[in-house]
Amino acid sequence: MPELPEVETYRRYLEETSLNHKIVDFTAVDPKRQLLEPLEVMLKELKGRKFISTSRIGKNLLVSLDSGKILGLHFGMTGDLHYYRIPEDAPRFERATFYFDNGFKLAFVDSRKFGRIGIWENETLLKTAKKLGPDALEISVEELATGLKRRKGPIKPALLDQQLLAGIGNWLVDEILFQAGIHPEISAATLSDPELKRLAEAIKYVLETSIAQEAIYRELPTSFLIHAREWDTSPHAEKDAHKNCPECKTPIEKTEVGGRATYLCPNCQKHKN
DNA sequence: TAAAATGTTCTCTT
DNA sequence: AAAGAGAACATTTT
Repeated sequence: MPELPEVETYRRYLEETSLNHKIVDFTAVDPKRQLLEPLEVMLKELKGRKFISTSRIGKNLLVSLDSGKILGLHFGMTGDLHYYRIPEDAPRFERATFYFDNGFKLAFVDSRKFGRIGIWENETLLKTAKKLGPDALEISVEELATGLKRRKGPIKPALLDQQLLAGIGNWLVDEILFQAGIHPEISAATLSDPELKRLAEAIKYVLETSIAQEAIYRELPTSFLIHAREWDTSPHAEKDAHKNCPECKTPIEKTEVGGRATYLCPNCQKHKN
């Protein structure tokens, strides 16, 4: 789930629930794997502190502590947050827990354990250490164009490179390329100016629309390609309802680009080269 | 049951 | 130095 819109939604959730409570304890079920510092260090930095504000760079949620340091949360492929008090409300796959002095807990939920939690001196150090490019919602067309011109390979893996721009993942990259009418395997360096402009607009449009829906992709407009993804297999979903292009009704193609599952409309996203 | 999965990072090669 | 390919990581779901 966690591409930029999910992480932005988690950021807002954390902001609504977890600011300004004193942290009384912190636990992790697999600290060696998921904590970037030893558990004792994490405890020393967290205990007695409060979260006072939040920000986000790409898929990273940054939480400022009243000590001035930054708690960095990355959600891997399956991360989520859940704020609760009574044990009956505990989520499945709770991997780390922040305990507050009001009796509530903030759970870091992550079935696959690819998520990571760390402490940083400041935002800049986190950004540098993680080699993050500009956030996908803030990058300018010029920066995007410059970054893409240095690339040799196809556009899709370039857009997934968090060092070039941060926040796009494997689901939304397909949506962005579809909305821009660009084939995922077109060489990144050879995009024309109009294509670059359409791409930059599609990045903003897809991310902002997804954030507005709180990253619930089922509720995105029917003009989106994403409904062709496997997740749309709820019991009430019409069988094969979304397997055709919302624009031209051509069957959606599933292939592999850069080692990742890729959905595209072969008619709307022509592969010239 | 085997396969596939929203992400990153490390190693090896070019 | 930098970019790309491929594997590895751990676990759940279909």
